[in-house]
Amino acid sequence: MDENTFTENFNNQGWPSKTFLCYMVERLDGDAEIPLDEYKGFVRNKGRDQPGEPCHAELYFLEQIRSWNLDRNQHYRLTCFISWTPCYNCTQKLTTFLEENRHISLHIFASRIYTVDDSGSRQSGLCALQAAGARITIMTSKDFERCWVTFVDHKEKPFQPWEGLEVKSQELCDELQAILRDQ
DNA sequence: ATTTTCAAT
Ligand SMILES: [Zn+2]
Repeated sequence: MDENTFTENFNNQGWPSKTFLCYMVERLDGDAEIPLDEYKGFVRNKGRDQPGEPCHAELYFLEQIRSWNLDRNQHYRLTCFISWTPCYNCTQKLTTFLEENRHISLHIFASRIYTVDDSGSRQSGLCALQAAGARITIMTSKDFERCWVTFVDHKEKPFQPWEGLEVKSQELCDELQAILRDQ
């Protein structure tokens, strides 16, 4: 991913009308975490401005995971950094996937909270996803840096936090905690 | 073009 794509989409004070999702996979073996770099990558949604049916980033992500056919006798952790939290429909798809694939754990780090769905269904969607075993958290400075280092063509430049990153992250974190605690 | 959330208006 190039530097501008990262900055435009992951800045937690922005309002981009598109979504990027970066993913990485580790195999868990006892206490060991073995990175599987061949499964590292990122996807973005297909918007209304592009030909064909629109499709959210999460659904492309699920398509990728399914194509890997990860060994059911092993245990894997999927980590993803996503610029907007999943909508209700996507949380349902992810929840079903986790229920059907107990050998896979999912940890979602989100830059911003997507609040287009009506609040009732959004809450139940994220809560159900959490209940299915997913960890859902708001990206902190450390998470933005990890995403930068792992996915951005940073040309050896260190991650530069933007003004207000921490404050915004804390606000969103409180908001997400309230959503996940409610039900 | 504006407002601004995987657009909608
Ligand atoms: Zn969605």
